[in-house]
Amino acid sequence: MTAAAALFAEQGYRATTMRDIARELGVTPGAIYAHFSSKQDLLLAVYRLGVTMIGERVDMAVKAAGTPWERLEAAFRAHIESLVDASPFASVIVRILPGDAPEIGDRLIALRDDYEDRFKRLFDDLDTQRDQSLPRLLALGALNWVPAWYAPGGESPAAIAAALCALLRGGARAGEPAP
Amino acid sequence: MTAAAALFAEQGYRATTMRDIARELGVTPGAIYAHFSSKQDLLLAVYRLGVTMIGERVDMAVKAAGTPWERLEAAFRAHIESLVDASPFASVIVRILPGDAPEIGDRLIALRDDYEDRFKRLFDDLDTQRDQSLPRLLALGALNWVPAWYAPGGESPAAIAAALCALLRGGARAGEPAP
DNA sequence: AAAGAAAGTGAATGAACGTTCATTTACTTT
DNA sequence: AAAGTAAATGAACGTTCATTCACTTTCTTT
Repeated sequence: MTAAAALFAEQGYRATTMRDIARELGVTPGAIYAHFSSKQDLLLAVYRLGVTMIGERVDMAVKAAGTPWERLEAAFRAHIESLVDASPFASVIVRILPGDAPEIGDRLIALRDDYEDRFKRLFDDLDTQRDQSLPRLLALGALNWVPAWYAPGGESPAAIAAALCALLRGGARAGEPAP
Repeated sequence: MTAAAALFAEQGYRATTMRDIARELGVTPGAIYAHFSSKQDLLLAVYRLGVTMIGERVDMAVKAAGTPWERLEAAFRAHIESLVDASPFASVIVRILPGDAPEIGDRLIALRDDYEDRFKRLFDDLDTQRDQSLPRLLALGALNWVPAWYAPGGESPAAIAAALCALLRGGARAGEPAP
């Protein structure tokens, strides 16, 4: 599953062949079918594990943080770290679109919705009167696009999370003393 | 090219076959090769046209706007509209990743960089001292992720652009009178 | 009307795809 | 040691893929 996750995340679902995965493992393609009934089944298992892993990592980070804004920033940081660190499972969630495997698309959507519900709650806990669904969707988009430009030498996940949180709190004037 | 753009945007590059495109046009697959030397060549042409179209649309919107912040918001709105309206060319830019067609990946990256340079300039024109590269990357990510959750009945492109611009200007307190 | 170019056909190509299966290997349990 | 189970093999399957090509149709130019 690790090999499959890495290839799915790197090349996409359609571009990754069962032979690719088998070669990475040093086995024959047929061997995979002793563990997964189909390529879609393998993707579903990888996707499910990815959602579980990033979910637990975010939950743990949130639990360790104090105020609602700190909790949100911790969630951002954990989300980004999950996407850019060595473990490829979380990346699959962002890289594979439900339409890539139409027959299990509904289940992929449900899994991702389960994960993203966390952020709905985190935004609701902020003490702003305004409806937060648009900021939440924009923030999640900004987060999920990070792998497209992230470079190990550049801004750290913590710095990116802080910057996004600052935007939500105070816009371009972030860093100045809060009122 | 329109048929190819629609299918590339909807299903992705790998999942779209030359037969799909030919069927959509009511011709035989071989007929396409009278106009494009390969599938990659077709993608490149579609991508290039997509960049041109969204670029012109953004340029036009920017030109019609006044202050730097209004120009940025106009660019956001034009970008979103290009991604969600009926024309499928712009969507290709967001949907197809350079890794989908490795042999022309470099050229795809170059084309997208050319387009995104506009936003670099728009951010530079804002009268903030702070470095705007992180906000710019986050904002572009938020924009490019819009097609993942946009629904025709919901928030309009203009509303989404305004919300994102408000975040950059004033965070969660957006809508209150500016200082 | 003739000539030439452009566009499209229909059939074929080799390669690569997901998947299957009888058989063998390696390991665990008795 | 015997029996049973899980994992892996190696070869094949039917299908689909991008691409090619000799040939015909359609259009444009003279």
